[in-house]
Amino acid sequence: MELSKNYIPGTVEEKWYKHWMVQNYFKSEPDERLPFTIVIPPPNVTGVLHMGHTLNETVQDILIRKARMSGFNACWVPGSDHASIATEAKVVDMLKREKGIDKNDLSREEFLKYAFEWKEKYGNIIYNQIERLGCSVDWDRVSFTMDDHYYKAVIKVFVDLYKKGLIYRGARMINWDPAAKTALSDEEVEYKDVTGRLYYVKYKVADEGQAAADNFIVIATQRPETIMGDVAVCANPNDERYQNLKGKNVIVPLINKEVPVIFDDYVDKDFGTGVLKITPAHDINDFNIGLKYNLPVIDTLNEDGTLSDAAQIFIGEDRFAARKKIVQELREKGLLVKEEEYTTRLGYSQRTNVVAEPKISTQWFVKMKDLAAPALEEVASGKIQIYPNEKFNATYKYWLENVKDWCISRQLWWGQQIPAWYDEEGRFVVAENENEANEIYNKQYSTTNVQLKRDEDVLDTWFSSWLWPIEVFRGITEPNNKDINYYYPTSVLVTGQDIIFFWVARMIMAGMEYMQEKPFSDVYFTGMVRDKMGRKMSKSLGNSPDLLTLIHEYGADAVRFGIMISAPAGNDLLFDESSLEQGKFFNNKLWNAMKLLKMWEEGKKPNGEGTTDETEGGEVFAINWFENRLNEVRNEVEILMSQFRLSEALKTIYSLIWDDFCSWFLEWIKPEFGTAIDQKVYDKAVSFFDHLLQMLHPFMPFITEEIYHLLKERNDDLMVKQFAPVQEADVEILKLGTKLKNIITAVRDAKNKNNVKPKEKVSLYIETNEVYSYHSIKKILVKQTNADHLIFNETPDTTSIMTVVGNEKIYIKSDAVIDTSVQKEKLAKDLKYLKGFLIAVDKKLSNGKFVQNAKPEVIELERKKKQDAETKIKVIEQTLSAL
RNA sequence: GGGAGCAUAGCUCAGUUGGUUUAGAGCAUCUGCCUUACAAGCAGAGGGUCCGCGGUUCGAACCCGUGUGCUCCCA
Repeated sequence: MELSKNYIPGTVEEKWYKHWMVQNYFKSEPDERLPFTIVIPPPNVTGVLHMGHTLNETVQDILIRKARMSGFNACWVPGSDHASIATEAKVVDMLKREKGIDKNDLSREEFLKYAFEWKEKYGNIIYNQIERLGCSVDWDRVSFTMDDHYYKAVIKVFVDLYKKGLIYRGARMINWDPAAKTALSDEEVEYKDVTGRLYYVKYKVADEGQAAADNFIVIATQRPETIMGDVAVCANPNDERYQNLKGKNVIVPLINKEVPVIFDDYVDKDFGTGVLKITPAHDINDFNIGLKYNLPVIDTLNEDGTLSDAAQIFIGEDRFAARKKIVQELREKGLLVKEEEYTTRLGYSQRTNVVAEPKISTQWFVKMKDLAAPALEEVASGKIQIYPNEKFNATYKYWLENVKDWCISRQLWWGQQIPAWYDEEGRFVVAENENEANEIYNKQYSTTNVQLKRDEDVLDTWFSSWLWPIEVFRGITEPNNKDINYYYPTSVLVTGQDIIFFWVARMIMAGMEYMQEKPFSDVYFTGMVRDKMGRKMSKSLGNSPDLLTLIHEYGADAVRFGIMISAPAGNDLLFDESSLEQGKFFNNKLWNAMKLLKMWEEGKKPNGEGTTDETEGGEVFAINWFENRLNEVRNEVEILMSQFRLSEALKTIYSLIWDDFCSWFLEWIKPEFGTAIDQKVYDKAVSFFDHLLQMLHPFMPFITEEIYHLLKERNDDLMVKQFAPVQEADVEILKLGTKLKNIITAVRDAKNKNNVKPKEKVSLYIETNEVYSYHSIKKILVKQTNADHLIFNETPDTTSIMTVVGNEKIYIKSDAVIDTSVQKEKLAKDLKYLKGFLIAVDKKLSNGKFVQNAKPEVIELERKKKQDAETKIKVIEQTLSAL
């Protein structure tokens, strides 16, 4: 077969993904093996996968493939999230832009039809991306948070929590999104520092007896447009300046309403003028003070953020437009004392990015305290391990200990409709369906034939996704079924740290409440993907590349390599396409190593004719060395992967393949030009390559499978080839290998520095006490340094290049003219280093306290260091004087 | 305002209960090579005040204190 010069990923990737699918390798059914389960964090059906998803999915695929090859029954459940508010906003926008349809002109059913069409389209785009990336998900288990059974599960859980008293309905101060016109949870509000203005406004004191004109107080406010909702002004009880106002009223400007002056410790004397206006409808602190002093609530805003009838003035104007007009009017009437710049934090809706409005509203809430306790315990006790641990344990604990009730109702259509039914008087019942609701209602209120109306609102999207690890196995709707009993709890959750509260903590709560068991054993947080300048990837910056474009350009394996090699565990990742290029080069390296072996295969010698005798060829040592090196690295990689240090594991494998296998091993066994390779040596090389491909497979599945099959005829596939147990490595052989490499490098360096061409033949004279140790490696040494003679413990008769490796002196005799100054320079440098080193060691050893206190093995080590250094210094000094 | 994390080569990061050398890797840089798998390559090399200061210890990149800078979370 004709092999291309370089690796071409496109067709190879498609071919193998199809093959794996046909073979049903991704499919998982409960059996006698141990399960290894991952549920995908379901991407929102709002758009396409970005680089953050790519990192997450790659990590999960690496873990799942590794488990599958290690004897586990690996199951990775794919799916997507309906993402209530985010998707509804997109659909509304799309309808307006593309079809000229206003949501208000549609019925609920009509709108949902469009929304499902949207979900179908974007869901499929996402699934296609997951496939192209090579993810080995079980496609028979695709789940969506609005699937019929899933919908039922959410309703069932709502009803159950309501019956347990953990869900209630009530009027509370919530965060309101005036653009989406819905309530939000506290977590859906993001705070940003902004520069605002502080307005100092005169409030006249209502004092009938005096000449009122000069008698006023000044109040500083950021939100003059809410003054119409003022119900009091408040000062600190210890503030001398305002003692005379006790029991008096002031007049709210523009609407001339009298409100009382009250006193409370809450007010900071030093902020602004020391007096606050109290506007309970539009500020949580004011609301609490209002409750304390039994003040009325006047909501001066409509749902869309315009001024309401209650405002009396500027009715129907947007809140920010009204602010400008009110400021203007205050100024004209001389009621504005001054304005100043002021830095404050404002809450923005996570989805629509408009300023969230604190609002008193009747909504549904989940009581969190009781649910939080067991979820806290699971992590605190270590039953759930979070990686990286030190960063997130504290955050998790703090949130759960201070958790507030969760507002779960949303004034939207896209989502699970709240299963509550109301009569005309506002009395309601909660039930799984309308029939049940009627029954309960009739029983509760002893009536019949009352027309009940279902709550129009839907549930927060996280109220469905917190059931994800349970309901993808139908654990809510069909408790104790075969799947949930086998796959739950799942093994590891891989997700972004930004949703630790939204999702991770709540999944643990739901797991403890409905399964009495944690939903996963490990949580692995990936960092955020940023561009190489450290900026977040975002649409507006245009710095987020398209996944399919990248796969097209570099191949899926290279994309996976590139993103993993630069993803240190738990840290943010600076995405740079050059790392994908590195991945592409790595593909090519693998490809060419394979080509080299195929070349040898054609001309190889039949078994027995070769020079595998230890005294003759270096092949025996090469094989022995690489076998042990392989074992050493396999052990390292096992440890790294169990600690989720995937980036380091990949680096380790990369270096084993590129440096140890390609640069050293293959060169050591490479037959002389025109000669054939021995069959046994060839077979060993192929077998090593198999192991390397297997180790690399979870990271780069396509090219490894392809090369595995090109190397020789197979009856199996690499994807499901099981790892053999790891063997211990022989340290002595590894040491000898290192020595060999050091000598080769030193000789090459010496030749390079003395302008001796690499190809030029030389004679090597080695001064050593350990001639025997060269027995197995001398053939390789000669070949790799282009030497034609190797002589021990003799001095060459002519001027030679000299170099020192360890405590062995090496003369390199060549025909080239030798400039000794270069060698002298290098040797002098080495000598300086060693002498400095020796001083440091001597200092330690001559320190009585060190000898007294340090562990014996440490002292022994220092003595050995001293001895080694002294020997080396002696050799270098001799060499220098000979020059 | 409260809390957490980080600071090591030009860049991105390792450095595993303080002692395997006077700190390692990849990328980038420099030098020499179109050598019969691979120039998307090969062979080499250079590059560090381990953020500053103080302390503990026989011994500190590592532990403690403090300052500075950056990032994130919460109010």
